[in-house]
Amino acid sequence: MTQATQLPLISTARRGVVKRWTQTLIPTTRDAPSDAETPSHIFLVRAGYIRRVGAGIYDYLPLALRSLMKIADIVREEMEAAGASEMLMPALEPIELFEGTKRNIEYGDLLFQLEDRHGRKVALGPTHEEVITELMRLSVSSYKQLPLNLYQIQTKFRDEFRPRAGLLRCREFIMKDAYSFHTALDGDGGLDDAYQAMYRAYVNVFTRCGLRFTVVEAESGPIGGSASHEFMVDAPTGEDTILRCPASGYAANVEKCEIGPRESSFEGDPAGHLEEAHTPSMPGIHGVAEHLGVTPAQMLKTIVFQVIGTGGDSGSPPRWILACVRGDHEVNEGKVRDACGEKVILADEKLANQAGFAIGYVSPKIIDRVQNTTLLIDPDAGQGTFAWATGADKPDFHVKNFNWRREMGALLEDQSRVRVADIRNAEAGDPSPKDPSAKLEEGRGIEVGHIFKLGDKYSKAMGFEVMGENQKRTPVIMGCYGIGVSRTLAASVEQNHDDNGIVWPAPIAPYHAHIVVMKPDDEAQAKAAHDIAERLAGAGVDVFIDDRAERPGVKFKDADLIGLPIRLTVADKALAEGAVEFKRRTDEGKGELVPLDAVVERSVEALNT
RNA sequence: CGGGGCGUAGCGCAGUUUGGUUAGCGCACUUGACUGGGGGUCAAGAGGUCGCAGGUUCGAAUCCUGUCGCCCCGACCA
Repeated sequence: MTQATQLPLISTARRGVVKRWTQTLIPTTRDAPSDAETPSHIFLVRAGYIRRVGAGIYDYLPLALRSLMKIADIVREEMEAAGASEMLMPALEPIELFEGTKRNIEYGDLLFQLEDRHGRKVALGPTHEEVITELMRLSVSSYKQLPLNLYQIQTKFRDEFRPRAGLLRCREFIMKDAYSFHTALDGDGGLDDAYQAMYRAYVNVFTRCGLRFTVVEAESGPIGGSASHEFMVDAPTGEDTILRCPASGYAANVEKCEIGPRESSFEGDPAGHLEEAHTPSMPGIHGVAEHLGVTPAQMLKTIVFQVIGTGGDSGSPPRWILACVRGDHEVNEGKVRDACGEKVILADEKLANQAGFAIGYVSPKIIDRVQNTTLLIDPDAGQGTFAWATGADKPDFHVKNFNWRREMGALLEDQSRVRVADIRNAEAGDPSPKDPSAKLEEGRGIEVGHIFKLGDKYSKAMGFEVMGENQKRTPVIMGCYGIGVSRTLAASVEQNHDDNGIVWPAPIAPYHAHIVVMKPDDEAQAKAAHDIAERLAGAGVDVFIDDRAERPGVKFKDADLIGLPIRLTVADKALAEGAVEFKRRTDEGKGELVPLDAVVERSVEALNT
């Protein structure tokens, strides 16, 4: 991991702004709306940053916009420093563009679609691979014009099934998306260069935002492509599970995380006779385990997958992949796919039943009876000394004392039909793939950035080639890089808050200093507040003055809620001593008295540490 | 898409089961007085087509039908 660019957290070269509460709209509330559950949702609404307009649709009020702008500015600086150029594409995209790459189908209902007055179908852009590839195809024709990296910061639309958690998952959100174009994977100007540059830029962005984050290896998802990393803001309320190796620094998304070497042997004496047990209407592991008096970890769970493109209308007979894991583990579809080298989907229950699988009651043994079936066994399930409970391959029955060697015999040696492979989700305590002596640790995160190597998926689908040095047309290789700007705002709150409200990292706080004027009508106090504000602004500090005629308690509560890094209280007693109260948002109590002429220095110092 | 739930003042809610005066409470809002360092006190006010449309009834927030919107859990998900 590279170091962030060494910049002060705030620039002393620029003049800060001064804003008064009475000049702007900050509707703070005592109660959060009843649907708000996560801290960022509750506090952003209560502190007057956002208001809900519809499901997954929000107003960004003045405070929120200032933070968004600060995040966007940091993103811009790092993108430009990494050699990317900003542009802006339309939010409306003709549906034909998506049809060309079949992404209207891949995205499905996630794609916002509408029809114009002429009956033409249009989509509200969820990303812009198609638009930019089309632009590039029409305007770039030589390898000499590459590499290029173009980005935009723009509102995106996704018709989420279930928008939730305020800004964390909404249907309209602000995103930075960048696309790079190359004629080679590696070497000078190759995709790898740009990918590394983006990786570094992203590390810089989130470091400069003042966030604690983890970079994880990730599945590339429906957007396609090969390598991919996710940037996760560490927060216990995050939706994503990530695993870390404390020894090597390796980290990965749960979908992707490999598991270190594990011992597996089918040899071992049976513990008893294979015993059938009646387990009516109990396809689930937990119910069965309870009924049989065993724990899920003592059971074998066998999931039936079908190889895509076999069976059904394809003309060829269906081929099946069985994935056998310990009952308390979760099968990982991506790993199953990699282990068998075929694209698979969870088998259709009806078809699988017809083929002879008693879905819900399947045992590994069934491969002897159903044609075209391959069995993948996770090492933790492939233990011969263990008396397993598993399905009986007929509805409503399970068996106890399943012994691999006794039940399966020589079948286990048939490499074409049985294989041991890592096919389950990693979890805390599993051996690290990078250092088998270390155990993986689990954490939660919020995905705020994602970089992909797209390869030629879009350029190929859309016929984007350029003339190469060798006088031949060569396909263009692409990368794509996203940052959820509005989500970063929410993730920051998710990570940085206490019981009283938001605790902004200085670089993305809407303002740096919050001046509470105890009696705004008092001339001396008003003047002192104004003077301090002007001097702070001169030093590059963004200042917010609470000049409302409110009671002190209300003002302090609101200040905590809004969460600016520094609070300066202008009141009679301190002022009589030529001082104001200085308090960091993270400090307890009233704060310390700081002489008026030392306030600027003290504030700048606090903001930069 | 499966399961559960909610639409009553800006926000949070009661009232709906068992139809019956003028639809109520807290916060917020307005005015005045007091108060003045962690969401004050008192007084007086303003604010509602009870989501929408139909129906039943002498009478509907309440019952019926339809419809729209929203939320939670799950599934799904750059």
